[in-house]
Amino acid sequence: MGVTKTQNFKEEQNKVAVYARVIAHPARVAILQYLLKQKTCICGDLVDVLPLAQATVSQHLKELKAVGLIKGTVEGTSVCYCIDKHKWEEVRDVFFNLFANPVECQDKCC
Amino acid sequence: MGVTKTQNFKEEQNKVAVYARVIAHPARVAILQYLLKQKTCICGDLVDVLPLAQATVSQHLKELKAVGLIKGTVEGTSVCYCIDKHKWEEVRDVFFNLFANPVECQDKCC
DNA sequence: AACATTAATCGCAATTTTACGATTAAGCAA
DNA sequence: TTGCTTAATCGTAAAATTGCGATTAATGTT
Repeated sequence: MGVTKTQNFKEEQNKVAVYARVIAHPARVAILQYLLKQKTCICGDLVDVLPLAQATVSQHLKELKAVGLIKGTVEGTSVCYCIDKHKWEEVRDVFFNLFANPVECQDKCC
Repeated sequence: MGVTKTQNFKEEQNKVAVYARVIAHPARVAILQYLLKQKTCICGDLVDVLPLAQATVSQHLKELKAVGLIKGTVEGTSVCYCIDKHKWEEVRDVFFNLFANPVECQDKCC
């Protein structure tokens, strides 16, 4: 139990789920928004911005990295993070594609 | 812990997270896609379509209902589900708004 | 009333997620 | 080298999620 039966669903459904999952936490949304706001790379002042401990922030960054939404390059003692433009647009398109479907139910119950 | 520190984040960040969370499972994505595909209301044949037990499907439906993305009306012994058009568009807009941000990092590290 | 059908809920187990202190690793500075 | 700074990783605890069998509730059928 507690295991999502991934293999029983279509690849696209799993893709949506994986991408949704990674932004399904306010801290990760905050990280993405912060990186978007900064037009330039920022070098790890995320810990100061977020209301979380350093270890926790690092863990969230790891998840965003795992999906490929952000990348980090070592810059001296600190690490410079930024959004991967290509992946960002891919994730965007996956959501756009899902929500492109119009809701058209004509029954009396809706 | 295991507790998301919701109160420490901005309302919009939590909103994105909540909406993302509800579609962060392939079964719920499948449910939404199925309801979108059916132009009319369907009356609970979701259990036949999904590779999950009735109790599990019911639980996923409950979560989608809790967020307001779907509604169910009792129709005899079965229940007729459909997507809430208004909420669907609100959720869509929340994602559109997030991904409307362009990625513009000019640093050498990106 | 007795029975059948359908979906929600309960109770439980396994797994995953979130969070953080402590430690480690890597690079820079004196 | 020694010390400092920064970020990743480890270990652990608490909570949430996923899944399902069993039960319950509601409605329709005979």
